[in-house]
Amino acid sequence: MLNEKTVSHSVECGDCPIRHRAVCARCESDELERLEEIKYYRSFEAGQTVIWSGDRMDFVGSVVSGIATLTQTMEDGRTQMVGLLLPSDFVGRPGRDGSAYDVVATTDLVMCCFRKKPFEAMMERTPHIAHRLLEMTLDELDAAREWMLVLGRKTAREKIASLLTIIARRDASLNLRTPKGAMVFDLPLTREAMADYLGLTLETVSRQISALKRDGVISLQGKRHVTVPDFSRLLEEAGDDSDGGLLA
Amino acid sequence: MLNEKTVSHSVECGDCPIRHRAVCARCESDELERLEEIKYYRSFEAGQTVIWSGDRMDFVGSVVSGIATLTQTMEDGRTQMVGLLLPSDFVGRPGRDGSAYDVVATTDLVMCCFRKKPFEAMMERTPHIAHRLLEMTLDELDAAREWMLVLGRKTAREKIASLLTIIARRDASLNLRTPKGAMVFDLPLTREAMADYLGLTLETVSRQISALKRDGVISLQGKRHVTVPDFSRLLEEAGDDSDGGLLA
DNA sequence: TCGCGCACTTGATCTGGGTCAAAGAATTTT
DNA sequence: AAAATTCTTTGACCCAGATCAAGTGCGCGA
Repeated sequence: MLNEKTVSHSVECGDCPIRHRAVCARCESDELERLEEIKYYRSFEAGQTVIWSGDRMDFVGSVVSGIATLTQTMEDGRTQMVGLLLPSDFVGRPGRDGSAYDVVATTDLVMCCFRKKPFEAMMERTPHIAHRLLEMTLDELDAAREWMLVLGRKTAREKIASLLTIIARRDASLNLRTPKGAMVFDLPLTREAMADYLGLTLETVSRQISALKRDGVISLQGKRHVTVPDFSRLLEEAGDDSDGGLLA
Repeated sequence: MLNEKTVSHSVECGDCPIRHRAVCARCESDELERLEEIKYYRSFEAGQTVIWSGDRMDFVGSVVSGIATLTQTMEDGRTQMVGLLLPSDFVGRPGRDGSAYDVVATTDLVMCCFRKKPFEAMMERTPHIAHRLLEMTLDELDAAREWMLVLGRKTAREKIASLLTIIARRDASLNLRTPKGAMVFDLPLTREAMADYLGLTLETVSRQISALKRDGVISLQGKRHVTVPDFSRLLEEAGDDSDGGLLA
């Protein structure tokens, strides 16, 4: 249900998710026109930094394709990923000047941006946009809090399983399902990036992935291509009984 | 007169923080009137549960006095606190039916509530409210992500120092400062609640507090009353160089 | 085709924080 | 005032995951 609302509709709408995510839900054509006028695209290569923490950020936008990460870094170099931006995710905080995090492209990345000033002006005139952004921000808040449970209380194995669960779900609608219902997807992150997301070291990530493979919870083709023969088994490993409405 | 965005203003406004936090910033008197009509108060005793995760939640509101916590619990009983609600903090998600978390009063608690339906109707009519809520939600999101760094990458000692930092800051305006600039405050949480917030056990919390005391970073009068002789020292211990603009 | 670099795996060892256990201190109940 | 309950501290030991250290395997440019 989440999927049909976002993905399929945004495809109908065109190639730019912001239309749907921020506006389309209840859009009128003149609003779309106005957004169209202040819209532009930016491309980044894998590994490139979109914006550094603390830098002035004069745009908001959303991911069209590729993957970006939000990370925080301590002075001594310890880093924690605080968000994973997949296609259609929104970036930027209306009403704030600077970025609170480093935003880095982990794959080649295309973003659809709006200069912040005109976007905010439009928000003033168009209440639907503020409502849509509020809804999206509440979603992100839920996700962040969910992740606090993962970081604070789950074991390394559960953390890995939780991450795989999220990745599998996030683009479930795009993924192939084998006849028997197995799920197949590619890991969009290096072991190190996974470690930064999970509050682990890359060695522990590697070991736990090996363990899940050994125990038949997943199988790997190459380093990144994952097959999950039984998704509910993976959910169990994640310590999470709910299936999020994905299975039915 | 109802246009200043300060703490003292919310006091001028009356005894109910929601006025300020959600509306007062740019309110007009008829909006206040309408809010007044759908407003009511609820009181809870220390330890009482305000609402269980998953339960239908037909109100939004804010804390007037006392402290509440948001927690998530796994089936096996592991719990993680995902939010700490202090006076003036907002609770509830416009547009959502159920609570995502257990909300528990850790002290005697008074909340100012609005039935959700009329509140949402008012949001539709009054764009300022949606803007204010968006701003507040973005603040909460920042806080949650900041906490992800604490949970994922900080040591037990740093975690304790980080929590003390937050508590000291949160009500800095209300706190006494001794002539020499020391900060004094009461811990509003048990050791167990602190552990749940920090992803630790209560034993580790106790040990690290003892260690900070031994090392002169803090001193305790009784179990709960804390004196911080040098706040920048505490910030250092938290692994956080910024002073958040508090010292000047 | 070689060799270099990067992402990943695996092993050996160490340690921070968890677990289990006992006992103080502060409050409330009887 | 004694007893019970709840919160906290402290000690002894253990283990999950970190750290340190080799390797493996694959892609890519020369």
